[in-house]
Amino acid sequence: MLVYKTVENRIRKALKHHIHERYKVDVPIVLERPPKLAMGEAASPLCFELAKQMRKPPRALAQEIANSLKPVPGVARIEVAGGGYLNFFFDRAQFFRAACEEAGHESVSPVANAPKTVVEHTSINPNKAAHIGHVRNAVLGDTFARLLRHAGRRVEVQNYIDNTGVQVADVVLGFLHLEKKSLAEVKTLAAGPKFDYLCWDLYTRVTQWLAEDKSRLELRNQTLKEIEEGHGDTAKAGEIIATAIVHCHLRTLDRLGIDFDLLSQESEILHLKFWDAAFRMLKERNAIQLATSGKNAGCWVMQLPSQRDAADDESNTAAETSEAKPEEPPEEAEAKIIVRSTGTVTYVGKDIAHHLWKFGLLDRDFHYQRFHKHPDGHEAWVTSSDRDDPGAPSFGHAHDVFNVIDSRQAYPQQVVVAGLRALGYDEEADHLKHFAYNVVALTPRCAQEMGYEIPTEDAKKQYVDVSGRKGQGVKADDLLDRLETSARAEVDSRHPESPEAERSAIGHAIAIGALRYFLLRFTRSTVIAFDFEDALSFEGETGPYVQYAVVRVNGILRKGAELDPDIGAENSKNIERLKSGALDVAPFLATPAGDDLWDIVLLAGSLDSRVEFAISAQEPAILARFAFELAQAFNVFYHKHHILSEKDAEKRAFLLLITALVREQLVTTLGIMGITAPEKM
RNA sequence: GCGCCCGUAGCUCAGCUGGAUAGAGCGUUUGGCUACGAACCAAAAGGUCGGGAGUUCGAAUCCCCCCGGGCGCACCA
Repeated sequence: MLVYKTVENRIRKALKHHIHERYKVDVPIVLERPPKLAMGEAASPLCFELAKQMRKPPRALAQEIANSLKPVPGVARIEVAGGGYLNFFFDRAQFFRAACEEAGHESVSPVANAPKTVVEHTSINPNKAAHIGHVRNAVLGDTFARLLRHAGRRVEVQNYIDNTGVQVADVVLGFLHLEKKSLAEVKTLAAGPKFDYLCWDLYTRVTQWLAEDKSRLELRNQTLKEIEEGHGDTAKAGEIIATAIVHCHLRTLDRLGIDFDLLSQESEILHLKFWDAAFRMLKERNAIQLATSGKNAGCWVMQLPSQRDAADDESNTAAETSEAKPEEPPEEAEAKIIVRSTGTVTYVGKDIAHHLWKFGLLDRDFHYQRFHKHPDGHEAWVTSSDRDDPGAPSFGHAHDVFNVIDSRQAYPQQVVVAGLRALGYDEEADHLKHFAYNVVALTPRCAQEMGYEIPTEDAKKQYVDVSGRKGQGVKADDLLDRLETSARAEVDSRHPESPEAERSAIGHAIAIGALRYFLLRFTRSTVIAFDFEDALSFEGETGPYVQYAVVRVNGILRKGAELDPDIGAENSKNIERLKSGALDVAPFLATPAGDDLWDIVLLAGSLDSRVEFAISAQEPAILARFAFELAQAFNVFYHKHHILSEKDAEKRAFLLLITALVREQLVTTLGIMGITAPEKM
């Protein structure tokens, strides 16, 4: 779908070429949306900049350009406005025709060996139930992956499972030592319902239990070591627990329509000795050094470029080679420990190895097994240390990597990038992006509602943090249940005659629409202060508002078919008439009477540019906003124009075409956000 | 101490690489269901864009300094 963007690009090209030819200078080709429709569909203030270089008044320059610029296809006329704006007025009928022809054409699927983009998201510690913060991560990552796929990119979605970490060890400790369960009992519990909820509570108790007696930390370290080494009952318990929890998480995420291609597990990174390979590379290329003195003595450390060096990176790349390097030991403040003096590798070290694998730079690979079948039939694979299931696709070998990780982990993410760079992989370092987002907190009111004790000074704050260790937080499944219950109640009252299965499906679609939209409407850097009242809302700027617009379109078309069974055929015939020119919509779009219709047509044709913007800004909220704007425009249109009773046959045909176009764009947009639009609601 | 993020209407948030009169939703007040579904629409009220200085033809946006909040800176992950 390339409508608005197509015209915009043509204008850009024409302006660039023209100014270069005529004035022999280059100015940035800035194009923006004018504040009002009466000022056209695209505008450029570039004459202000050009005026400086040419020493001529901007308005005169604008006039010159407007008069001499060769006609741009899709642009009807150019006007000069204000102190020197160039305003471009689109050919409305042509734009509409293009939009209708393009709408609904699926985005081109990428060729098999196109550069691959890996998106890693979710990555929940497999030791307890998923909460609202995890869902924000998953929804952001899933939506971004869908955005990339929509734009024709080849995408692989990975979910990193830290199944050998402290958090898993704590729960193992809880079952085996605090609860004195046998391995068989753990196995039975893990197979039971709501195992993730059980662990949620146990984890809290273990945290408490460890705090009561510090000597128990020794037991925890022992447990962790056994899990890492992968032998014995402790390791077996860890594997059973982590795997069962991952299945719980996937079931929760399946409710939200979130799929994965690969679950990459830390246990395999350990067992297949990815780190050994990475360690060798790091040492060979002198990316890390063994500290011989100071507080880091005995550790392998990586020197990080200081903030100043990073800022001046480009200007002194030449200078640094000429400098006599005295080979002094890295300054402690800027040294990051990669290997401890005990010889064990830190988390960042493992992450560097993991990312070398992601980019296909490591001389070894995982084995792969089938793990989970998503409801849509898509199969998620898991890494394995010894056995391959047949039919595994090729994983990794990424050209670009996006890691959806909360912004508190910005520093370790930078270290990984620095590691790649230190190894000489500058290109890969440039292609590794931390897709950072802020946390989900609770409003003080919500925290109190959930029964958490909050200090009095926190009660005045906008939001309060929750602690997983204390068992605080809104569990994803609980929230989804509440949303579904609430949506179901509304559906039941509106459609008591509909069969149970249908009402249930609609309630589900609305619940997901509400939640995914709620999490997407905030920009990534915003801390979401969660409150049930806001999240459970179905009115105003919400997912159900957008879904409702689609339902209204469906209602119109359904009603239309009752009155006139041929309406569907008529619509497709009208598209043909539009293409051939037999249906002339120009009079209906003419200014000023047709401005309100043009308004919605223009917006509907802007999906392409919004998608591109959302990708380049790495900001799914841009798409959410677009969905709301288009739905809102449709509601206005709906109230102003009664479609089915329109007497003028040509205009009725036109209104129906707009309606179909808007539905197509709304359904596509919602689809990218992972939201479905039910037939009725 | 150093680094990153945030401060915009009563509340929750948009505002893209500087651009034309700072926008939405919620809440409040008022009006609209005998025309395609009112989970909607229309209208009103509501803002010294945290403060100050600077760059610019032009600043909510960029630079600097303050004030106020959040988060990082482990031989944790």
